[in-house]
Amino acid sequence: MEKINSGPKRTHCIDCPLRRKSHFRDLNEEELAFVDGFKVGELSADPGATIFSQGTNSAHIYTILDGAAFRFKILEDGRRQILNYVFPGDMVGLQSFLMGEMQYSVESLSNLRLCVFERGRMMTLFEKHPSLAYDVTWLAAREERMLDENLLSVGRRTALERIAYFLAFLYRRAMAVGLADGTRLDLPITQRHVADTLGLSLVHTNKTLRRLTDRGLARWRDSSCEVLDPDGLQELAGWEGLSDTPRPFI
Amino acid sequence: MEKINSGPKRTHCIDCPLRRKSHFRDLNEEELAFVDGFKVGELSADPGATIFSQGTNSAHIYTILDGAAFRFKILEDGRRQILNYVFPGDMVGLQSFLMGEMQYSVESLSNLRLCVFERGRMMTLFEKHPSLAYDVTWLAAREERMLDENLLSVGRRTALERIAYFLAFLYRRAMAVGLADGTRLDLPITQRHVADTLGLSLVHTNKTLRRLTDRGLARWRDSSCEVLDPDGLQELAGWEGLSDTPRPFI
DNA sequence: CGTTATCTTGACTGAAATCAATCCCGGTGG
DNA sequence: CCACCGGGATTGATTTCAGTCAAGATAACG
Repeated sequence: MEKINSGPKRTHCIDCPLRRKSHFRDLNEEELAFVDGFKVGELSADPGATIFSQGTNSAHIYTILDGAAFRFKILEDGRRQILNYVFPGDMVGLQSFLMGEMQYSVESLSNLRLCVFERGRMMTLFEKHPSLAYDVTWLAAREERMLDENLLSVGRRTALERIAYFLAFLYRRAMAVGLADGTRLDLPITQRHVADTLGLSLVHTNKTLRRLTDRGLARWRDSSCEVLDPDGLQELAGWEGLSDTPRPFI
Repeated sequence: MEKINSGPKRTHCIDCPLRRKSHFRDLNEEELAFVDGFKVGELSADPGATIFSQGTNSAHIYTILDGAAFRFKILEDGRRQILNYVFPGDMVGLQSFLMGEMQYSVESLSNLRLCVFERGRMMTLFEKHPSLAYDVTWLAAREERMLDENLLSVGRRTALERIAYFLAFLYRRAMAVGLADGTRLDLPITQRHVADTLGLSLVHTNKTLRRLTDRGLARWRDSSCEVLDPDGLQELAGWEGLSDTPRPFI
């Protein structure tokens, strides 16, 4: 079922499809050349594959090229908390470079393609390319910002507000990287994922989702969801939305 | 009541009291000289003072020299979620440097002394001192790691486990920087803070705390708390604890 | 076709929220 | 000196939101 294929480097950074999206801030030629050398390969994974495992030490850092995945932690008895989602242009595994052991796991949601970087060469990036080091830090700060908002939701929003926030959040992020067209999220996400992201039970998630459907804000269709009124959802959740200034990626 | 005093630079980095603590990884002379020039002053604040305010743009970045504070977000109707605590050696405000507007607030818990850095000069740090840039990123990754664990607590642990986790967490951090002696936390923390950190109501926090007291794990005394059995609390929460390798600070 | 995963609903239970008093203690000012 | 006040901690009674249990419905799949 799960399958991970490590292949040779297929795409050169010059031809990186992400460069063409207006959502991203492009690199200059010199940076591009460095990153291209920094990249040691590509990895592709089927849905449900484990990319990183809590408690292990990885020699690699990844950037998502295509598809989506999620970061999560589990307690001994199996309770799972999804921490955040990773989309094209996002980096995962920085923690293992900086602090050794991973304290979370990553699993692919859809078919995934990743750029592979060697963690041992990361230090060179800091030494030779301050602008890229800055970008890495920027990405870390962005992750922190998303986690802050998530924590606010799980800690202080009601079930209805939480789901409203989360669907709007996913929709905005997916839109930005082309993983949603129109109202439909192009991700095989289940209600189990929603529940585990928001600290709710599956049943209660389902019932609360129905209330959103009744209000015409969102709808569930074959293992994916349709976000009919993102503004309405944000309003309901009291969420400001994401900044839409172009962001860096490596 | 609240008071913030901006004073001249008092302590030179050479004499920084944090350098002497084994918890921290010290800087070399060259780095020290740079940071000393980077520091533009010191700030002291009474308990309850607002250091940063959600929605504003700050020209400064701070490192805690002494005392403790906390980061939080509030919803329009006043619901508050405490995101994390900041202790000596921790940096706050990096987000404003990297991404503009602050999306959280910071309030002092005890008497606070902060080193003030100018955000405009941060870029120079990345350009001239890769090792310090690395440290900044390291601190960001550490914050992310703490937020991950917090999110797991709030989302998936029971009230009893949450409080056990949180008291052990605070105790370990306070111990590492000398803000706890023996069992007693040297911070004026209230049960309101605990409740707002863990997404619980004040009343339920109080009742759950009683259960911990009955088990002899912790105890509340005049606006502060005593952590009698940190290992027992960690065990109860199913928490691994914090890494105790020396950490950088700036 | 069974089989398995996901979604859906209803009935019941339970953990945590809310409401409402008290209590305690350290100011503060008459 | 002592009454008054306010912030925090406590406790009991009640309510409610969300969890658990249970049973189907639906649909993709080998």
